[in-house]
Amino acid sequence: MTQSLDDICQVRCIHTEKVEKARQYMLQDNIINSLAELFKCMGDPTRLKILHALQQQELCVCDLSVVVNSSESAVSHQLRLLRTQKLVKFRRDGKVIYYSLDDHHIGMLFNQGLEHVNE
Amino acid sequence: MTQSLDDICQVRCIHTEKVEKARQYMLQDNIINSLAELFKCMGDPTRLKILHALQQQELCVCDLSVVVNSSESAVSHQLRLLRTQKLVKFRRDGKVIYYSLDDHHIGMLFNQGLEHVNE
DNA sequence: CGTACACCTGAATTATTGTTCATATGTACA
DNA sequence: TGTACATATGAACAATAATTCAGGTGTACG
Repeated sequence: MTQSLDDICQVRCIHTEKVEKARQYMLQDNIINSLAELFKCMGDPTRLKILHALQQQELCVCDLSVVVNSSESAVSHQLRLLRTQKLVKFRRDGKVIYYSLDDHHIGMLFNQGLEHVNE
Repeated sequence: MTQSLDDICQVRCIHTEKVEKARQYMLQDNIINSLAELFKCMGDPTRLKILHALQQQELCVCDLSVVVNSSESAVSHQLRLLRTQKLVKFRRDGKVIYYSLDDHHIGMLFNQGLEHVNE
C-alpha cells in the first residue's frame, strides 16, 4: 500500500507544492534503475580503462588484460558486465574474440565525464 | 618495479603493437579514478533520483527525503557524496539548506545516459 | 580423435558501499 | 538562555561488488 503525499507531509514535509511537482517529474523506478546500472558500470577504474582502450581500437581479452593490468579472468568478468549493459559488443575470429564499443553514447558519456573532472 | 611490455608479452600477449598503442593512449590513473568516482556517484538509484529532482528545482533535505522515499539521514549521507564530487551545491536560508545541481555537465550526462537506456 | 589455446563461468573470499541508529551541530525564535 | 527544528556525522551492520582460483567451453589444427 502506497502512502499518500498528504499522510507523509502532515508530519515532516516543508514545501508541499515543490514535493508534489518533483514527484510528478520523477522517472519510473525501472528507468532510474537501468540508468543506475549504466553509470555503475562506468563507475569502476578497470572497466573505464577497458572502455577507453576500446574507444581507440578493438582488442581481445588477452590484450585488454595487459592494457588494464588485470588478470584475464577479472577482465572477462568485467566484460560480461559490460556486455550485459550493452556497452561493448564482440566478434569472434577463430579462437580470438575481439571487443569494441557497442554504442556511440558511451564515448560521449566518457568525454562528457572527462570535461566535468577537468573542471 | 614496473614490468616492461616485452617481459609480459613474451608470455601471453597477442597483438604487441596494438597493446603498445593502447598503452600510450591510456589516461593517467588519477584521471581514470576521478572519472570512476564521478560515474560511481551516478550509479545509485537514490542518488540518481536526487539528481533528477534537482534538475527541475532546488530542494531541501526534508523535501528530497520524501521525493526519493528514503530517510533524511540516508539522503544526507548521499548528499555529502554528491557534494564531495561537486555534483550538487547548496545554499543556506535560515535553518533550511537548499540543494541544486552544481554543473551543467551533470544534466547532460543524465540525459545522454537516458538515451542509451532507451536504446 | 586429442592437444593447445583463448576465453568463460561458478563459488569463495575480500573489499566497498548503503542504510540505520544514536548523537552532534547550527540556526531561529520565544 | 533554552527549546525546537533542519541537517550532519560516526560507528555498526547488512548488502553488493571485485578478484581469485579451479575448472569448463569452443575452436583450430596436427
